[in-house]
Amino acid sequence: MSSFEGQMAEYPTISIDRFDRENLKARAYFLSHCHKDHMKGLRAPTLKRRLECSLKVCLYCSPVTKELLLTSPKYKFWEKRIVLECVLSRRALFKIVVTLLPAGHCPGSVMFLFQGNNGTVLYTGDFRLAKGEAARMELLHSGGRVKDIQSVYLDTTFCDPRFYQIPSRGECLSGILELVRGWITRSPCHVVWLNCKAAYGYEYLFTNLSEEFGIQVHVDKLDMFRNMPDILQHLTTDRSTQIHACRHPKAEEYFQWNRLPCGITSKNRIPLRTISIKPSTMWFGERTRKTDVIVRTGESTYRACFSFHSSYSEIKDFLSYICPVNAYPNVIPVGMTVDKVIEILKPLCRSSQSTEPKYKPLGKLKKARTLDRDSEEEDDDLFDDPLPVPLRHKAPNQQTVHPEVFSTTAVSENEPGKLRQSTGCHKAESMQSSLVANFVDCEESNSESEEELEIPASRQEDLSPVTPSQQKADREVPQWEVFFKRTDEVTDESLENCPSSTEAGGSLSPKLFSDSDGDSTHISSQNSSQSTHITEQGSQGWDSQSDTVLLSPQEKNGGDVTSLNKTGCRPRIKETVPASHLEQNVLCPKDTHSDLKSRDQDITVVPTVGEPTTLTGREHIPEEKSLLNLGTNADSQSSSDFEIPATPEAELPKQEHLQYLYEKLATGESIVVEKRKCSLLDT
DNA sequence: GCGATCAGTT
DNA sequence: CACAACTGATCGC
Repeated sequence: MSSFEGQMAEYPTISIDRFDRENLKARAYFLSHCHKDHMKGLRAPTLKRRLECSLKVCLYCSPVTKELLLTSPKYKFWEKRIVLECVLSRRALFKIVVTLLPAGHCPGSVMFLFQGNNGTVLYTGDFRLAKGEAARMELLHSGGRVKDIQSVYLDTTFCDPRFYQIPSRGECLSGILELVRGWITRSPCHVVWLNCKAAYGYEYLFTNLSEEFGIQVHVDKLDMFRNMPDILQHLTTDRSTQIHACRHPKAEEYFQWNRLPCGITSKNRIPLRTISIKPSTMWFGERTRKTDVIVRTGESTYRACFSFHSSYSEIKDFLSYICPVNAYPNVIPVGMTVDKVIEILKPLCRSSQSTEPKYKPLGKLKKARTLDRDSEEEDDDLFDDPLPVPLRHKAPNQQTVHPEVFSTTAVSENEPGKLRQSTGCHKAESMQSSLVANFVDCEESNSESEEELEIPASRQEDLSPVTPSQQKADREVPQWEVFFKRTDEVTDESLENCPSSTEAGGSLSPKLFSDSDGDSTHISSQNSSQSTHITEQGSQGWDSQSDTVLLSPQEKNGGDVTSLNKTGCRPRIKETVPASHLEQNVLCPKDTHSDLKSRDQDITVVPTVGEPTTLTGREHIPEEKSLLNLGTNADSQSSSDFEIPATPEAELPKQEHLQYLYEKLATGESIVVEKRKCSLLDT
């Protein structure tokens, strides 16, 4: 469970995944994915009120997250305040470019990469990325190497040697596919119940099962996927299917009596034969034994390995590749302490590999790192990698994008795009489709607050200069294809770059024998293709099957990859994403905010109008150009210069005063802050 | 009555 | 195991 408080030391005026307490003062909000524990305070009356008073405050998230969030009436009030791409900026001098990177955690999940005056910072949200995947993310690179990242706020859920390895998604998926295949092919009355928690994240499992067997999965609700056809087509509310993922408070009890959560017990008057599969995280310690990806836990109950989070070794691979100066854990695993986690992370950070003593323990993330402002005043410098980062080149195959291309936004792999991808299949993950946005510089803001007041609500739909189709896409069906371009086939090279796949059969891979719990049974299969199959008889007979169903992670993954590819989902993408696939989304800020106070931390959020889809054509825009490529959306994006203070005593700055402030800002001069006027903005 | 918190359950 | 959610009890506004 994330214990991240919502703010990052470098950019304290924005809040991520937390919307209560101190975060109520944030200038901009970010939501990495739609799990409740990352939405604390998001629907609280206090925040709602703040939103009503501060028209510039917006929420930034991926298109899928927006879609999922707005499905609930409780969050409808956010509708007009959600921005899908972004550049937070405060005029040309202070801007924060935010890049969304696929997180592989659940549909719509993303990591946020902030690049601005206080350094480049990565907030991972919850993530699951296989080894080598960071190296394949174009947007994490610049000039052929990984960006110089100051700090990483990391999902350390399994950052404990105890969770050394967790079978890959592909391994887990193929284990489940075989288990299901062995059951449902027996007769139309043999059904499986996927005992999933009511969270987003299992979609890729559903879509793959549906794809593989041509059977839709029964779920209680599918309204949230109404605009995600690639997921929707694999789900149904018709109970007469052999694969169920429906739920009920007394589901387990029902199951005991051969009754599914949705209530059905028979088909054509023939009693159903059911087995339950409970996705659970199973891991392999560094030197301990492994378990199988499928473990039988009872007569007709199984546990299947499934993890939304990276394992210890995946976290280490990711962090060591990024090699930030600082790494802060977002989660303290049970039984661990902050210090212990930091001890693990520290050696993977730059400070331990260079002489720069930059590591800061987790704690008050108060001080922004000091920057040499002069060096960052130039826009051009802002996005460069001024500090030589250990030369770690990204995986060769990925080089599709020109280094100079400035892409800002990528979509998460999970974004339901094409079915499989959307669900978080590997494919999508590894690939990166990125959105290249145009960078609009925020020159002057229009200071007409009246006018601006209307912007938040109408901006995206009415004022946007975006093409109609774009707007339409935005409002209606997300154009997932745009976000997910799949890469091509897996290549040998890619394998090289993909330790995880190659190592699957190596030392890290679990042994196939199962020594798991005494009563559990497992079938070890050498490769997915032949893996297990369930014995014919005893469907209900626990004994009869006990020696049949063990699926273990495949040592060889040839089969694994193959089967996944077949379903369209999980190929390792080694490949690169053609530059053409990058989209740029940038936003343009037209507005300026007047936070006079701490300029380093001041941030103005400017929502962008542009629809990602429209931007696809501009793939190779050099950064420089993209920065200048403003005009188009500027008008529609203008936002107010001020927010309406939430605090009663706050007053609106006068026009003349603003003018003065703008001039100061433009020249980089320091400004004497009059706190009274920006109390809300102070941090 | 609603929301936040916490303990317990799955 | 841990996750993400849900339920119920309690407390406060």
